[in-house]
Amino acid sequence: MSAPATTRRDIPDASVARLPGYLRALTALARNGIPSVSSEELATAAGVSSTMLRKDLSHLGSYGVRGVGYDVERLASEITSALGLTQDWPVAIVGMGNLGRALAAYRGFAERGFRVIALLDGDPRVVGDRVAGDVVRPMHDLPDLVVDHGLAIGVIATPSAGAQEACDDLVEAGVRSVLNFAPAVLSVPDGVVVRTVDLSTELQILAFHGQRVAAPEVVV
Amino acid sequence: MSAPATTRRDIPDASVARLPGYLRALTALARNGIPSVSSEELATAAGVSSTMLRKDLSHLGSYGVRGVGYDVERLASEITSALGLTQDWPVAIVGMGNLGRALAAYRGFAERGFRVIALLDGDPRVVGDRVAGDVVRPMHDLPDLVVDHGLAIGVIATPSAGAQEACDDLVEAGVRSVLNFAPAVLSVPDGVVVRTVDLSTELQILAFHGQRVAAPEVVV
DNA sequence: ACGTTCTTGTGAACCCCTGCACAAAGTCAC
DNA sequence: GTGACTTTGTGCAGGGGTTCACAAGAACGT
Repeated sequence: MSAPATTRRDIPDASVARLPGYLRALTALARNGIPSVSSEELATAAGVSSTMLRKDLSHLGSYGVRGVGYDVERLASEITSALGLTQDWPVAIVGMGNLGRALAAYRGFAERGFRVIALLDGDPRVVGDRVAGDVVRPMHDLPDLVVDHGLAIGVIATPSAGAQEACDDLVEAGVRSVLNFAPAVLSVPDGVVVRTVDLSTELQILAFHGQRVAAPEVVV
Repeated sequence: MSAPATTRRDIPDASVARLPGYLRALTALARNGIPSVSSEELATAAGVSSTMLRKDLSHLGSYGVRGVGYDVERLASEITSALGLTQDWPVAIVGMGNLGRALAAYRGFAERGFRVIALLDGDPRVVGDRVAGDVVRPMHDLPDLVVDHGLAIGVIATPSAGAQEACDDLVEAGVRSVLNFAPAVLSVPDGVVVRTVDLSTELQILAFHGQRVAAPEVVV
């Protein structure tokens, strides 16, 4: 056996994906001044079963009290720590089209521990524009952003054609996490994590489920 | 046993979620005039393993030729049919904030078989505005949209607080599929399918993976 | 015509995840 | 202090999804 390392290494991916939901529910409870919550209540608020919630939380440790429930503040703090949100994460948004500008103006990021420190675009005609109060910067600013501001997460909001190039620029500058909104498969070296969110894909999945219940005769 | 119904009922959810990716890759191949493709090539283009691709396609039927590969046009057509995209799906976007306006201006939907037929908002001060060439309509227009235009999919781009109400309006009007961008858990009756895409959740998952490899010392 | 080569389709093993059932542990009432 | 009650934490079984290994089938060269 090697070093024990940190204690929270082996959380299943499926659990990790649900933790943000629990954190959101806990934050809402805390805002309403509720000090304690049972697994049943919290599970309902997060849209999962209570068994699954308890199993997920058990991966973090034993922070509940049997017969009572969970301390809201404490549990929120533990999940925050497990997700690595004890400090803000600097984020850069690449691509100032419609979606990029909407993301730049979105205020929800700051509330969840993310700080948009730069807006970039590969098109020289867009560089220098003002978007949501910030000046759009050129792609070659990326290395400095990583070194000087600890930039760690890149959001790709470019058209599909420019996504791989934007991704390469991010990776080369040292960014290790990428959130991709372009409908494209990005290839990255080992150690870089990419999550792709594609609006059309989501709609197509809904279409599949929709056709199963919809009446077959739809007039065009 | 009841009626045999359609033949494509039992496709695993995990497979359905990957079909749009295959379709996207096939469309790109067709645009380049490539008539045939092997499972290995297509899998690489879609970012999955060739075994998984073949297993997924086997749920649709046997449309490949051993020793040769798949006919690009034919396979694209079969997937299009399986997903229920042989005709356009009318979509309505609810909530004309930053994100809603960006979605309204996005042209990618039309290319993938979706037609935005209405933009709506619950705020009377926004109703009547022009967004991307369309006039924003009030929520009580929903029932007519369902009856007259076959509206089937609703996209919720409202703030978190108004999401459940917007969802209730959609469901009451007869919409059976909802794509939710608000960071909220929506409760719907049986038969209604909801998919939630939350940007902050995606970033938080990235943060978790990022902290595992990042150097612990990050200067604030 | 036949063997070689290539690629698909699929049975089977494996692994992860979810749900069930229950023991462990704490609180409250008296 | 004791018993009843509540709720967590978890071993175990069941199911679904992914990967492995290989048989089935089609084209091509000789």
